[in-house]
Amino acid sequence: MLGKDYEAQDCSLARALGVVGERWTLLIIRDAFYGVRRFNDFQAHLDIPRAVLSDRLSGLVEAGILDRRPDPASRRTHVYELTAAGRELWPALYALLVWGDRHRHRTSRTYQHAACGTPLDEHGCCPHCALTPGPEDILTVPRRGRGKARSDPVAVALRRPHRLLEPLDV
Amino acid sequence: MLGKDYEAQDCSLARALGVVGERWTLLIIRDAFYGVRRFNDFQAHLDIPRAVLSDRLSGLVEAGILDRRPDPASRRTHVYELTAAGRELWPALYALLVWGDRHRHRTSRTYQHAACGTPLDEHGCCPHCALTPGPEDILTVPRRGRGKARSDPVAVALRRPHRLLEPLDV
DNA sequence: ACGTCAAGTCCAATCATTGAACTGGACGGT
DNA sequence: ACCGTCCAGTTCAATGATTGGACTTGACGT
Repeated sequence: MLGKDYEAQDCSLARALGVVGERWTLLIIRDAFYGVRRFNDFQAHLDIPRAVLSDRLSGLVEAGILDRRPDPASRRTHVYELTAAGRELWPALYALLVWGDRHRHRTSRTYQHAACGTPLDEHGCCPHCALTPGPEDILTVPRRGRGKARSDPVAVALRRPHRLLEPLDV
Repeated sequence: MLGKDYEAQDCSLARALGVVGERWTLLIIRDAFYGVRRFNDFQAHLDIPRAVLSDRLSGLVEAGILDRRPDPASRRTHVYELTAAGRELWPALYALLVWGDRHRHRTSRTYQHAACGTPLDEHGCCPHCALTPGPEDILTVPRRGRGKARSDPVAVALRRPHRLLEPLDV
């Protein structure tokens, strides 16, 4: 995806960025963790040109990070879902998110251990249970108060607490 | 750095990527952790066009991730060094590196707790001492064996074990 | 005064991204 | 069977970013 310069390096960071380091890609993956699964939902939530979204999604499928299948519920839609390899990107995503939260812009949502409701610490660890839940055990809940409110269906669905990886109903 | 689309979002991940998500940027930061400090050393190690490197370095300085000062040792060079905010990117970098190592390409180097020499686990934690060392306490050591050997001075200096953040002598 | 070196800048060619309009298959209603 | 709609793209011209190479500027060192 990112050309030879990245792939040529004998460095696993460069290789990771070769797949995940293009513009938009990590935001698409974030949305996939939020439970977004359809082309039009990614498009509306990210405000990304359709051509780029199409390109990125097929790149991610080819890289084994997303899986594309026909939607069992309707034969005219497809769903994109994180593969096991994709789900293992959670720690990297969370670490960037924590950094952004501290150094750029306080997020409007928290991430809590679904089992006990305790907010995760900066390592993604639940201080109450002393374990590091995987994304499937994390609940993301919007902070109440000042939200400059996007109005696309995904943003609306995310106004209530939501367990990561669980399909959003939009 | 990455335009309005990223900055506009009320999401700390998007904001982080706004600063750190451009092409080359995370590799520059990786090199800064390795102890690279001079323009020409970044350039030679990354094979990046000088114009782009110049652009990225000033962006990172402006974003408060790198600090640019005259080299105390010579009045014709400058050094770029990670600020405290920059050093806090280590967990995110390490998480991506671990993912790349597992899913893309086994790295040619390990990361060990400098105090005891134990390789860090996937969370960046030292299993022997049961703590998570900061980058200043991490030793990176090249795996021996098949290395397709770059020959620039930085790559050569990194052929021996090196403590992160410590200036490389190139 | 001369050549060298570090750290850039400048430029034309190439490549990627954008936004808007278009396509084509699948429904759903009548 | 026909019509309008919706999803998931593709196509295209305009704009913006990246590239590699040549050029510039300000210190040195001799």
